[in-house]
Amino acid sequence: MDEAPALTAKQRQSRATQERLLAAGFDEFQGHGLAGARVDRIAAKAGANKRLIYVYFGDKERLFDEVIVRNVAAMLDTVPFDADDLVGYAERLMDYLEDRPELTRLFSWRNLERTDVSEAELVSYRNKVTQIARAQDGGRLDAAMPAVHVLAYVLGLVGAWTIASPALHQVAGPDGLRDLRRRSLREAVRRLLTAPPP
Amino acid sequence: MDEAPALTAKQRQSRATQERLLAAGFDEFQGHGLAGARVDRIAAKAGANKRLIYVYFGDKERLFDEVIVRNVAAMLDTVPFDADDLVGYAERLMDYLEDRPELTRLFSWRNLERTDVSEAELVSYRNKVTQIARAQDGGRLDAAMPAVHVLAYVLGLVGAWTIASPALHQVAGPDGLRDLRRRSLREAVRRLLTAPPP
DNA sequence: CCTTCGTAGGTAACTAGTTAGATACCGTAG
DNA sequence: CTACGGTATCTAACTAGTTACCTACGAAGG
Repeated sequence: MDEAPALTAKQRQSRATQERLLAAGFDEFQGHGLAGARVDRIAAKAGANKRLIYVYFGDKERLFDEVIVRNVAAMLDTVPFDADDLVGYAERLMDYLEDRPELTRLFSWRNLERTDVSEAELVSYRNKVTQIARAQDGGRLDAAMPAVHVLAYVLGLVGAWTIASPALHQVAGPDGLRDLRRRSLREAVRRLLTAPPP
Repeated sequence: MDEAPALTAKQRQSRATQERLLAAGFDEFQGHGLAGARVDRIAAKAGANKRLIYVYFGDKERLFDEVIVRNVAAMLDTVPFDADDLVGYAERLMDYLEDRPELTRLFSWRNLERTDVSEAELVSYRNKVTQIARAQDGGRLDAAMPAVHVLAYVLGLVGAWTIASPALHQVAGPDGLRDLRRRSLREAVRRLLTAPPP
């Protein structure tokens, strides 16, 4: 997997600086978005010179894109999709996102500020839909609605709390505790996928 | 209902200017958010002088807040909540939001850029939760999960498509057509509220 | 009536402070 | 001794908010 890592000390330092810039960029972008982010703050947080952002990434926008790509990839790697266990998938995804509230913020900014769609993301969604459709065809999954809809609504349920207005969280109070939310999410997804009695 | 409308020509003109600024603000804010919005653009779109934003609203931020308040109020007025017909409520809300895609964008920006919670919004949510709890107590609504969760997940299903990544919409293709989505949403909410067979 | 004049509504131009990105230069590993 | 990684500093373009000024509506006195 790893390439021959014949790195000089200088190269290693350079990579480390890039990583610090990416981490600082994540921090800044999740907090302020692309338009609100300040290049100087990113450099300061990274303990690096502003100039290096332009050397390594081109400009602010491309740094943003790189931050997104990395975080999407990490999420896809860590939370495996399983059309035959959508309840479990939903639960794992919820846990992943709730452990990283800043990640949801970052993705929200991206949806608002960068409209273009990456090929990788398209492929990822298409795969999921195909797997769901296959499970439906095989009779292992309820087929009351198109596969894309199943995916959309499962993701809608997962995101329900993270996109909910802060006001709703405040109203939820102790009912908003994580394991209670997780139980309800499991039940909600289960119901979504089960034909109720007529 | 209407106050004595003894308005001079000047006053009427002033009101009209304020309305134009609010409309232009909506347009600018839904597109660029608070940080990305440009006061000069808002004034230009409104065909008004920049100065008037400061005269009438104080500053950019307070204009933003005013735009939010108005649009939240309009939505709450137009889409009545009914704990005994959550399927219908979900459908009406989805239609309202899908007729106004910019509105969802505006609300997303607000959730990201303005963390404070208005009292009016809290009251609105509390009322809804109370109504749901009452329907549960009266046996008219499934009580498998706390009332707040019911509300959160219904709203999650409604928002599923509007918050979905553009990539998912692209994958959906013709399956993403409105009336098909509406049918699926009705079914999804119905299932959420119906205990499935064991 | 009609003329005066205060003032609400509006405008143009400016300012102080940021901001993304560029230039020119330095130090040290290799 | 040179090229790569890094730094300090500059700058041109913007941007939110201000200052100073204008215009004409409409009320009030004659």
